[in-house]
Amino acid sequence: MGIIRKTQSATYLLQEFEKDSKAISAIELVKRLSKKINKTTVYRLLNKLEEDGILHYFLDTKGVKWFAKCKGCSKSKHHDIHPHFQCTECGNVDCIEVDIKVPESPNRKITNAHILILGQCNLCL
Amino acid sequence: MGIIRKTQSATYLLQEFEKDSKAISAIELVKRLSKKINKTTVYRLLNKLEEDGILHYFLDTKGVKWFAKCKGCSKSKHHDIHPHFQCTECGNVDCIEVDIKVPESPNRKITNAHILILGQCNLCL
DNA sequence: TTTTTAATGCAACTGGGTTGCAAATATAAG
DNA sequence: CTTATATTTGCAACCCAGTTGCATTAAAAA
Repeated sequence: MGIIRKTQSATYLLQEFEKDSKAISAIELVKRLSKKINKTTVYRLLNKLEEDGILHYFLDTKGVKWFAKCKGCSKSKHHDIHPHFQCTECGNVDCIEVDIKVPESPNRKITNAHILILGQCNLCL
Repeated sequence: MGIIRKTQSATYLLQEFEKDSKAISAIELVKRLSKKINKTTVYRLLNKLEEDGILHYFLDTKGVKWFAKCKGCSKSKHHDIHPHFQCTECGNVDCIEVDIKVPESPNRKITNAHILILGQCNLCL
């Protein structure tokens, strides 16, 4: 489980990400786990897991945080610069396993990119 | 000035975007105009100008709203799907006038994309 | 075990952004 | 120009996702 201790809370939280490999919003996680884990703890765990390279996060169009499991990230560096897709109807979010080409730009050093693609998912079409 | 009335507040607000053509965060605008316009009014004007196709907005890595002038947008449709660049050192944001190719995806209908590119700007390199 | 260290819960807080409503201002009508 | 109508504005109070301080509890080390 990496750097964090294997506490009950951490186990419960990670279980949610085992169920299916979709992204889950912090709000949703707080709700789902409200009987087992305090809201503050959920947020603290999410942040720690992100720092440790277990989860990655991104913001949706409303500035709400979503988390998903990382693939091949380490504590020192996140490699998840893939885009995320959010359905404008149901709100569900998926990771899109595609490398996107970020345009080079003169006089700038580009280090990262956040790409949120919007549209309708297969269920809402 | 489009659909909104040409009130003093709207004039002051739009003046800020005339100065230079960079993006400005809502927070910054509220600060700059605090002696002339109430915070609530600033937010209401920004939202209205966005709806009317005068400004477009996007969120930075912290979920904060930034606004910039539109080019060629109308009330019915925003055409600004260009990426935005934010310097991770000074926080400044620019519009990048490049068309980005969003990957097609089977079983999805893609309608929009939010692309935030991160790195160091020419002043911070 | 006992000691040390990190994680947890609670309550209160932060801050960007919004809402309701009465007062003020802009535009339209006369 | 004056009055009537519609839109904006300011204020205070609110919303809510996320954070912080601190005393308590649970995990790992000794």
